[in-house]
Amino acid sequence: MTESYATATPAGGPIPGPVRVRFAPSPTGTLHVGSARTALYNYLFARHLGGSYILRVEDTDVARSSLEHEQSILVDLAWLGLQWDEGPDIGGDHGPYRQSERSEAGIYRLAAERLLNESKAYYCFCSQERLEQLKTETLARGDMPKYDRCCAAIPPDEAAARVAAGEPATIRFRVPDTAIEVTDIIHGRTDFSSEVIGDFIILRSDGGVSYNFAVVVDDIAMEITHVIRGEDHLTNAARQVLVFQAFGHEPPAWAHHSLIMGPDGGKLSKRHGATSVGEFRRMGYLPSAIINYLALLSWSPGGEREKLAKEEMVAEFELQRVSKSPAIFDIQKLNWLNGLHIRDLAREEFHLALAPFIGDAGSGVTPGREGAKASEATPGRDAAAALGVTPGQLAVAEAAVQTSLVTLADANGQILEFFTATPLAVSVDAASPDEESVAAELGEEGSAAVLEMASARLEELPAAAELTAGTVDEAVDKARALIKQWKKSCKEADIPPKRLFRTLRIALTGRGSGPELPFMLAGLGRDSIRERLEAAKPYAK
RNA sequence: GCCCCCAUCGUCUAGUGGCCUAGGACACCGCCCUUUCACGGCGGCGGCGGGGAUUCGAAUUCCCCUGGGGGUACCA
Repeated sequence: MTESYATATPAGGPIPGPVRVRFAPSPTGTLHVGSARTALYNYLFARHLGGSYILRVEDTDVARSSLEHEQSILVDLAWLGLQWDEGPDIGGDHGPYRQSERSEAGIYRLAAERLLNESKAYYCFCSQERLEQLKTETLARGDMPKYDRCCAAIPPDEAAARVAAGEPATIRFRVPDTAIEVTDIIHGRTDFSSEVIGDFIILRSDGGVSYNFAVVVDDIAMEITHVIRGEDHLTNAARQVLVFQAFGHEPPAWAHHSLIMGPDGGKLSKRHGATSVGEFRRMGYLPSAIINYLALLSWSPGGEREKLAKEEMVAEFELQRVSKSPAIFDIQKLNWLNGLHIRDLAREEFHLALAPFIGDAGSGVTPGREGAKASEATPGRDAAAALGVTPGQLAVAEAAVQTSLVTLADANGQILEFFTATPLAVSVDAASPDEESVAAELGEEGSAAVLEMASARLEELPAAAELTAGTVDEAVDKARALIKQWKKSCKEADIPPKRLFRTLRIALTGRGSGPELPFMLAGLGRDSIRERLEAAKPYAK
């Protein structure tokens, strides 16, 4: 009921047919989180209304565009789960979906000629030097730079003759003297005067189409009903409304969302840290967390929920609930959400998501949250083998760290430590101040008794070879039960529970902190535990 | 310079004239749980940029200022 915009033009007239939106990236770089958010809003809007979400590649800037960039953008988009209904790779009824191909097909040339014939456009023979000078002069005078219509009055016959003779020319749009109204779903109505808009170029002298023209021609051809994009395009909308009118076509409904800023309030850029989706992927962020976070930057669902799955966002997304003000990218909140999404993963999903980050991918390094080297993943490698443990052991370690991760990349260090934490004997000899104080704790009264007690019942724990991914819970439960019994025995022997836990942890790992003890006991394996316990005995009291 | 947009805790936001001594979340700080860390629970800190106007009553409407952002290309 609040979705009347779906079936109505800004003016109130009905838009025939279903909702069609497009995400139109320019393949001049990798997918930026800001663009990803635009894609996300388009996706959510279309899915919410059962419409179509189209991917159109705006590669008319030949010098800066590349197929490699296009590829990586498609990969990142798909990785985020924002699958499109029509696009350059899968086709559709309104193709081609690459502007370079549309240009080759003569689509823009033809459209420009139509305007030429109707006198809504004209050839311009001004040199770039003259244009440059004109701009400088206008700026010096304190006015808005704007083409002076030097060539607007050239008779069409004469112009055509000059073009035929080979004189380089651009085609300019003849901006009518009129008030322009842009009605935006997010912003409401904005008025522009065509006075501030100069006759802009629609076809370059090299035959290439320019942005403001290509967009309109394509949006008409592709039957786009809603244009959802960044606010940096708001003033472009004024120009584009004019072109729509020149073609006698009703403009689509507009929705210009705010831009993402860096922590210092400036436009989000590399100096603020990671900005591309690919970087976040390599740092160990989950796609579900990224789109959740991106959606929340500007949009909020009705209630007070923060963690949302894609399906929930689709069900509730509404453009009128998108905020008008710019949003600052806050990595802390992304971190928080990423942790929540990681904890939501089923064991198997988690294992799969983790694979590229375990073993070789980061061996030797424990990437910190901040300065994480965006190490390239090596998914082909078998993670357990790389660590020298059984798949079952790895499964236990994964289960142990799942609740404490911020990013997937953090797992490598934690899992590595799970298996390779320096046992006490070595630790004491190394005697770094930190380890020394931990080792000293082993001298506490009762530790010897604890070690004896533990050694005596190790058979109740699974051996490393017996563990499988499917028996993780079983193994951990066994360890829990055993600990419970040890606890009981300690009580009888008048040994405080704390002594039990501390002694075992230190004997097993040489550290004062780490994963929960039941997981350590289950994952390390019977033999390894026995060895470490024995090694600790000489130091216990 | 000119045009356009925006303005609630440090950050993301709820809030569309009285329900607001402004709600939630991240971060931060305490406490609890706990062998540690994390998770979880409880509590705290903290905000309507400034000035006018309309109104019985304004975070909510209007104007001005200030601040921030965007645009001003033969880039998109």
